[in-house]
Amino acid sequence: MPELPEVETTLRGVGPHIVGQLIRRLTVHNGSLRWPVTEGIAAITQGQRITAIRRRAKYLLLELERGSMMIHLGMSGSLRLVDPGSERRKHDHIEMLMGNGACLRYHDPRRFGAWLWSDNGYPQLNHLGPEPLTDEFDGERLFRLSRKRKMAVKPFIMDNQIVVGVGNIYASEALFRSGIRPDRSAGRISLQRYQLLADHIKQVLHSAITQGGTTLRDFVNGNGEPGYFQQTLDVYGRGGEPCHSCATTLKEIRLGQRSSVFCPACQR
DNA sequence: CTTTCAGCCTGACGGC
DNA sequence: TGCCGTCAGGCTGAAA
Repeated sequence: MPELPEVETTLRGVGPHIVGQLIRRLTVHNGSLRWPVTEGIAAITQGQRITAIRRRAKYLLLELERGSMMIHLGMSGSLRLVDPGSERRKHDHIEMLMGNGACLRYHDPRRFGAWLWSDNGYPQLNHLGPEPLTDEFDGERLFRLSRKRKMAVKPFIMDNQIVVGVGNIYASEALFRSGIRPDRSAGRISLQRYQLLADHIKQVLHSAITQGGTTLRDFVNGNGEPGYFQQTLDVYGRGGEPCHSCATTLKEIRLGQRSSVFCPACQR
């Protein structure tokens, strides 16, 4: 499941191979993604140059001479540079052949992702909170926006209006490192603890991106997974197993329709 | 306003 | 062995 570090790793992996290149041909094999991908996108983008690639939250933005394409990997999406002659795999829904011969393929079994073109901005980006790795995001912001809110802290930090890019994995891990129970009411957490939490969110995302950097070569003619999968997870996916810190059995609950694992001894 | 929840979709997995 | 039910989850949009 692509979290922010995988999106960032994807950007760094494919960016150098497509920025500055002409789009020779874009082909939609299956446009049934979150929003329908129409054939029109091929005609609009063909012959245009990609001038830049950037990321906002978990969205990738390919800037074109006219407009831009916005890509989201959803739950199961990935972008890979492949040999143009190579056979398409099942669930390779979109491919883009570049002027330099590079071929970018979008693969997404669950089709929760998106691939849009617009020259007029994207409503999805309108009400997003700050990027987690900038100074705009800190414990003070978490404290201020959480006052009088009864929602549990885990769904609170996963709310994209509060801060973007904190998915289930890293929300769980950051709360463990901070010693905060995921079901604690967001409005009843002190400024001091929020400062600790914000620091751990930054730390866990930053280290995952760094580890992702070790496998960037896999984005070219490779099948490797981004490096953050190598990261040791303390709680995510470990319900019923012993805590890495105190060996207490980790507890699994559901918060906002998402599984949440925590240590009942270390997290309060 | 805040909060909750169904729905989108396929693959993996467990039970029989 | 294969069938069936359940689960996983980011995000949207509607309901409470």
